[in-house]
Amino acid sequence: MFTTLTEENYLKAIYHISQSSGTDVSTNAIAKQIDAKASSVTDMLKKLADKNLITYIKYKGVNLTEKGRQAAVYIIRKHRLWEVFLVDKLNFSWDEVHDVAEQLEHIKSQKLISELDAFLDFPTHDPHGDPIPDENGQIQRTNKIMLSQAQIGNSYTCVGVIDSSSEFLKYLDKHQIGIGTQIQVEAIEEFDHSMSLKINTKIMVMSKAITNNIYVKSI
Amino acid sequence: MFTTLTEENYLKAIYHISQSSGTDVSTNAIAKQIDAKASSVTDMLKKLADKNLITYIKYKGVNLTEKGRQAAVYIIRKHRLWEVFLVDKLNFSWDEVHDVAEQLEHIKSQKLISELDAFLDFPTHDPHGDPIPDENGQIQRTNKIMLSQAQIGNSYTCVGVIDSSSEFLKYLDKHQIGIGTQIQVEAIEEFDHSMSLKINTKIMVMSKAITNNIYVKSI
DNA sequence: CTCTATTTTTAGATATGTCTAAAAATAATT
DNA sequence: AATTATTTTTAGACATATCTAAAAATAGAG
Ligand SMILES: [Mn+2]
Ligand SMILES: [Mn+2]
Ligand SMILES: [Mn+2]
Ligand SMILES: [Mn+2]
Repeated sequence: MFTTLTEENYLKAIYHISQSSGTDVSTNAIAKQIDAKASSVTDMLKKLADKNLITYIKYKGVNLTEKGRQAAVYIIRKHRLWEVFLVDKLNFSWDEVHDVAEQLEHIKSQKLISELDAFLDFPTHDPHGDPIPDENGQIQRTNKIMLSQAQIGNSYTCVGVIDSSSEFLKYLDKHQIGIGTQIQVEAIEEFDHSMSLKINTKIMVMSKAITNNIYVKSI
Repeated sequence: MFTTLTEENYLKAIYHISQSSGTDVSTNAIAKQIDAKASSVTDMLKKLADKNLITYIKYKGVNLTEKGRQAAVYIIRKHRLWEVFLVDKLNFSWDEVHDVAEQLEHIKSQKLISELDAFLDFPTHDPHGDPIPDENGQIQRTNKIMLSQAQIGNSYTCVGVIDSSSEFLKYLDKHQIGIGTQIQVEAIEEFDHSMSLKINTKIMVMSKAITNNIYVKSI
């Protein structure tokens, strides 16, 4: 069935919130994500429930149906493929792609996406290290951890970011940190959990606000 | 100033109609092109006039302002660049691109279009032979004629089509006619203006309905 | 030049998606 | 358990873009 751009943005928001929270998704949480008022969200939830994209019980929060999950994941697939296109082919940097991908993800054409996927050589991850769902909506989960959870003495590779705002990504660029960068934990300050890290042969200190937003994998 | 997707489609329609008619653009002509009722068009014309994108005098038809023309031409530039992308990079055939380009033309990002232009190696024409406006809104005009205007005995190259519907383009594909195909006029039937043409060493007959929709250039 | 046909505009209605303000339900405190 | 605070929903309004039906203006015929 046909979904509008607005409905798609709600589905995606619900998907992302339920991924990070695990529980039922609240009206207020959606309102915050979408940047709309709770009353507007309630209206939309009724519409999505009518279309069998979510299960909605008044005052109890919502969950995606299988149909809704498929729809949400397909939008995310499109978003991330376009981000790869922008970075790999059109010289965008990873902090410039989000807003454009936010528009491109709503373009409707099966062939466009399958051809784009092939043209990009079937990428598995977007420029921020997020996995790209396959054409069946399956998502490759890797055993990454937050840098803040890393152990002293161990070595890691940066495999992703949580905050993909332009500000944060520019901070990483400034310190020459990107997907694939090697990070070794030299010390952890007990008081504020800031970390001394060896990155590109230099030692630098990162606050927990930073290390909470970087995904790494043990080498 | 900000233009909505709907406003952009109206601007493009007005541009195309005024190109082919030369005169003021009527409400009914727009209604037909947009596939909407005349009353809806009138509503939109007021809105476009308020935004100084058209000059509108009740009952007298409309014309694009310079600002409106720039906006229309930029949409057309985007449309045609995306068509080139779809054919050159994503294996679309020339009869499959229009509907997708119709959506992609509304994506808002200066950088996206300038980078796409460079990525495609600054194409001058789209897959249907239509010129791509440059970043300043200038359009390269070539001295092409309709095949129906061609002279007996002369040789031509196909440089474009007027009707770019899937049906017509598939007809051309079937007879192996495309941009660049050589066409020699063997005879013209007085009665119905059908033409005998030598194409790819074979002789074929085309009705005026066909020859009116093919642009050619003298060799 | 007058009457008719066509085109265009207005008036009023509908659908989507949003908002504010008020009411209802749920959660948290004392 | 009762009261207060927060969350969620409803009610009513507004903006965009569309429609049908009716009125007004223009164009065309005789
Ligand atoms: Mn993104
Ligand atoms: Mn991303
Ligand atoms: Mn369009
Ligand atoms: Mn075209």
